[in-house]
Amino acid sequence: MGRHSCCVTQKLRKGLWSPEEDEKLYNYITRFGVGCWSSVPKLAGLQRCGKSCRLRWINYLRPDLKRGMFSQEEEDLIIVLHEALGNRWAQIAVQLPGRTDNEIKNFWNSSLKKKLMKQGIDPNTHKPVTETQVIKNEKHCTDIEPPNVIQPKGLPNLAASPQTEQQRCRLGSSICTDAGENFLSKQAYEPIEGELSNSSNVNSQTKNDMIVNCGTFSWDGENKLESMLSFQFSGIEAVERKQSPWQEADHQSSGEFSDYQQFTSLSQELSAANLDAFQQI
DNA sequence: AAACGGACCAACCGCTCACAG
DNA sequence: ACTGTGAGCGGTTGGTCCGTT
Repeated sequence: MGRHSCCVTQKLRKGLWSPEEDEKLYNYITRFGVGCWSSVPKLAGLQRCGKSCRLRWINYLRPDLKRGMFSQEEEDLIIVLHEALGNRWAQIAVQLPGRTDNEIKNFWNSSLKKKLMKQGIDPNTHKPVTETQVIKNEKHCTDIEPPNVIQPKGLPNLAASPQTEQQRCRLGSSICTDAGENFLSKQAYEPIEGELSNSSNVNSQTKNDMIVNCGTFSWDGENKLESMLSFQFSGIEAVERKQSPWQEADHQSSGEFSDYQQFTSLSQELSAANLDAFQQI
């Protein structure tokens, strides 16, 4: 399918989101929920395609996002999960509350990958580079070797699963094994009444909860950015990232801001829960 | 101070899957 | 069974920032 039909038929804005657009989208979703993404831009008064709105919400506006640098624990967890799951960023993100697949993917490509290579570890196989080369050569000879799935300690053996690759991929957080390991079956993350990504099915109660929890979007208020951006991961203070240019400039814009702190604390709780999973490894 | 290059990140593109009709 | 549409995902790109020369 590729490009959404809505993107073809209408003249829609592309590129970076303005504070006004963010505000519109945020206010709309916190008030009414998502429902159907394709109808969101129209109802929210945006000149964007639904896909773009969805992405903006998931990657940036969602109130339960953690933001800030990745902690050492998160970094380790990503490495372990990548070893087990490969480039299934969405699956990895499920295990890291408050982090988006895009964020993790970027972090992996820009930082972790290089870090591993520096340590002489092949980021694709998670094996020492020399060993990887040997395996590659062997593979080249036989060509019937099963996929090189590394089994991390404490994780279910995905390779041994009778499911197809696709099924495993799709199952994601529901993966279970006979061993009873619940690492991957653990739903570590349920932001705002059962995850807003499912909010196409958001019922009225959920919507009400969202309204109550989220309040009204606004870029005003002295502490808004601190509230939004500050977070802790298991007691470790994270150093804050830089703000977007418009975020910095937007301290003066109007509106109300409230309740981001609630989401921050929610993320913290979820982070703690998720750390249990990490400790099992 | 200007130019350059690498790093980072937000957003887009194109694909697959699920599901309704 | 087939088709159209929407959602979700991973790969890629382009813009911006920042350090170095």
